[in-house]
Amino acid sequence: MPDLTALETAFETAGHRLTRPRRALAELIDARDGAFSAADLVADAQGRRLGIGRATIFRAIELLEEIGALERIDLPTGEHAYVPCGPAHHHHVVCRRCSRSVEIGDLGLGALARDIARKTGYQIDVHRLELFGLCPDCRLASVPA
Amino acid sequence: MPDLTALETAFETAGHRLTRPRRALAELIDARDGAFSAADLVADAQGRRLGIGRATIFRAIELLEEIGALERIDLPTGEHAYVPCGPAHHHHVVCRRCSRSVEIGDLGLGALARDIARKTGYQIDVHRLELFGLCPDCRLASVPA
DNA sequence: CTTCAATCGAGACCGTGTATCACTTGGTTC
DNA sequence: GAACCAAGTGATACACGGTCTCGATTGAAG
Ligand SMILES: [Zn+2]
Ligand SMILES: [Zn+2]
Ligand SMILES: [Zn+2]
Ligand SMILES: [Zn+2]
Repeated sequence: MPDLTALETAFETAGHRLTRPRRALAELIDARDGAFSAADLVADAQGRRLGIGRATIFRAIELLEEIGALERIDLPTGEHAYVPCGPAHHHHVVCRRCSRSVEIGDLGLGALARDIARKTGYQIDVHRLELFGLCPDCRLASVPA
Repeated sequence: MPDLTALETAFETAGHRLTRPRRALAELIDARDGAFSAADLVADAQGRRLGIGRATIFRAIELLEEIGALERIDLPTGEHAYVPCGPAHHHHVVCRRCSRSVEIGDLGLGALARDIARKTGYQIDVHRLELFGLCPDCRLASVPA
């Protein structure tokens, strides 16, 4: 079974079955190239007349999130989006127009968190940093003059 | 009408009516002292037999958020919580057990965001940093031995 | 005290996400 | 490759956060 995509191998190496719906969803996600909502995937699947049930899509998202191949992003609007990524600690910069995103490393945030812990007395277990704006392409496109 | 709380004055100075439901909700929020969910407020209101409708509670939350007197926090579970705060740019550290939160300043994040913008080519408009852990009280309480 | 736009409460509604359950299937065993 | 069976699937009902509508109220201005 060659030519497994990153998401497909993620399923396998985590000890889960590589089923037809999961393969199809991995392909849909790859085709998106950026952050997407669950509704996006549902629409994609229905548009291509794959017979994939809604519940299956949510289950796949949940599973990929547990595996660490997908991460939930909380958009400024309050909606949830998901973005494919590796398991190492990192953060995301997301384009508010086309949803393409890039990962950035911790960039000293771990140290900052420790500093905050010292100052506030809180024991800090998790932190999340998300940045939103315009990717280079959309930035150019939005300044037509 | 002296003795207006911070939330009450926030309604007024933003040019909105200071109605009985809004006063009651401001009081409920103050009594909570920490982050809370919309469902929390609904339960509080019903518990005290105030005749406040659910829609009114959501509308008040939305309005306070627009005003800048309340901020939405995205808990690691994906649930939404709200925390009272001032309008200046800041971030929150939230206790995962009791929900008490403290504000922290930007702490060099603005500079970090500019740095990220330079490296990624993204134009960064908004960023959000949220930290979760245990407040001093809950930290002590969780280590009984 | 009037007046009326802002606000309210009730309830229908919508979208996201979960639970249930009978049916199917991937992967392993022989 | 046929048998096996736990993992997975799809249809559907459900739970829940949040919004919309609309007729009834009310804050606060004059
Ligand atoms: Zn873009
Ligand atoms: Zn980090
Ligand atoms: Zn605490
Ligand atoms: Zn900041």
